Amino acid sequence: MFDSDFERNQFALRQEKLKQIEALGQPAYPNHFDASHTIPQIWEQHRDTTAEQLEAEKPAVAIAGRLMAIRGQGKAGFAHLQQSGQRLQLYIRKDAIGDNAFDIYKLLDLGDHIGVTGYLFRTRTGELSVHVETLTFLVKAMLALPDKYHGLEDVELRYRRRYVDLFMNPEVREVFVKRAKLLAATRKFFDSRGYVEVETPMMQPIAGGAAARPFKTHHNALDIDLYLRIAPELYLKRLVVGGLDRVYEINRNFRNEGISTQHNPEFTMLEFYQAYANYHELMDLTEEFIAFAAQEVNGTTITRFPIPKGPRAGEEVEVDLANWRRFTMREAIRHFWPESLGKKPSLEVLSKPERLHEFLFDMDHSSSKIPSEIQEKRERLRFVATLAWGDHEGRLGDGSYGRAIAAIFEEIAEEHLIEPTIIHEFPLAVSPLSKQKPDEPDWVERFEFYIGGFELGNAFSELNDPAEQQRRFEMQLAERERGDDEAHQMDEDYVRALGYGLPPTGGEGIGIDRLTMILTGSRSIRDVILFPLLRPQPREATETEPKQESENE
RNA sequence: GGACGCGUAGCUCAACUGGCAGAGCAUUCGACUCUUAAUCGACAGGUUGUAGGUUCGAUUCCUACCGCGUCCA
Repeated sequence: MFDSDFERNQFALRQEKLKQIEALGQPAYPNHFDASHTIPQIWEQHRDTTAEQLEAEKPAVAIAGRLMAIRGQGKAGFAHLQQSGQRLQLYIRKDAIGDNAFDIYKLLDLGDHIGVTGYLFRTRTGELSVHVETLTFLVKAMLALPDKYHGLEDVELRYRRRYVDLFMNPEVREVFVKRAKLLAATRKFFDSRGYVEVETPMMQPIAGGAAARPFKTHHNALDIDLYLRIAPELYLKRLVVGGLDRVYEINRNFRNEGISTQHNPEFTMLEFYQAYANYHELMDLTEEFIAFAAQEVNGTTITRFPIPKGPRAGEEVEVDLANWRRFTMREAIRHFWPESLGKKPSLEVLSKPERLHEFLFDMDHSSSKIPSEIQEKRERLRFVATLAWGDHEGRLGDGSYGRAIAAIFEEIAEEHLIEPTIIHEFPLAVSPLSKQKPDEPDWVERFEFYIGGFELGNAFSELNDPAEQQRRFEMQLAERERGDDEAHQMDEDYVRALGYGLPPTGGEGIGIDRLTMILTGSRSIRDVILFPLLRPQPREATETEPKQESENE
């Protein structure tokens, strides 16, 4: 508990103060205070009430909160009481509250909770304040608050001790209030459209529905290994088979992968499925939902945020979440193809494996005078493409050039997708759960949407042909055999569910943390997660604990 | 996983080219009945992330490790 002897001594000192408070007739840990108002309510009602009005009415109030500032003045003093992130000034005079209460007042420390009664007035400087008449001690802060001016700035400490961060930094509180508003807005949006909110297993015998490594756990009574889910997808579609035509779930997914400003191992995902809808309808619904959410959370669809990654990382941008553009993946590659790379690939080139392969390896035959950074860019492009192709020699793989297309898209286009953008038509090879396009079987009815240069959502017309699903799972198993431990696992029961008939269905997942980042202007996903995953701090031995017995080797 | 950066008092930060580890806030004591980063006076608070190395001497230079951050994968 203690960081130092300093803190230990302070704790002891404050326990002594608690005893003195009890000696003065107030309990050290009371369990109740009758407040007439919250501090935000007082501000709401009296923000504009004049000093004269207050002087005439002397509105009686009883409020409680945490002491965030104390300014002594001898036999009087000012203090700021904070509740729900808002502060109200108290004016405490010995002649108004009496000797006993004033003695208690002098035993107060920053961070203590108190309740007061009194009446509202304005000070000479015009600040709305409570002229205190009674003072009730509520609880003592046994540890010192951070610097009252700078607050708690150390990023690591802010995450580890979020409870301190929350009361010291009002903007942090605001982020999480907005996050709650986003969740409420999401439920409002989907409930009003006839969706049923459901909860599906987070512990699953087969972690399916996404390409990711799962966390493993164990159930003792059943003696089986279970996985923390990487997506609710396959369960939600089982529900659509069961006749819940419109379902949504908001809950945590867990992916056993790296941590970054856009990734936390546990994150909150919204997934929704709508029977008899396809991905085109979901595109419209997505645009509507994001604009609605922004309006509910911020009162406007305009939002400002720092770009989380890419060459412009950190740059503050302003976008309108009601203003969308759409490209197919192939169009996006062409649209964002840098001039410096020379002639852009035609749609036909992007649609045929042999032509794409040819294109990539012919790129620099034109000139020997090409600047090195462009050569590098081309090399890089070839590298990501061939890597995806599964062949470093640059030979054509087994037809999964779709992976190469997806890699080229990420390399060329993703960083430009700052404005809200929908990218549709994905390669089959990277989409094992999506329905094929009727006219182009190598491509599927899928889209992702991007804001700020990173992906926020993923949607598709759901594959509902059980035989084809079986085949796709088998393809994934083959990938797994080749060493891709993120490839999807076979889920026989899911295939069986499809066997009973999944109606034509559109489904979508939206990253709630990432959307919160965009709506609150947060730079890191850790700023929108109350307790982001950090490595535990090593326990330091303290003299109060018995020393660990040395182990016998 | 890689590159770069950071780690000094409870909090926020200094410390020149390697030369006695400092300030503000908070704490403690004292003064003060309209202050607001209140003010004034006094006291106290440190294994400079950890372990090693170089050196007469290391917060400073080197190595490893730990933690965090940013970018990249």
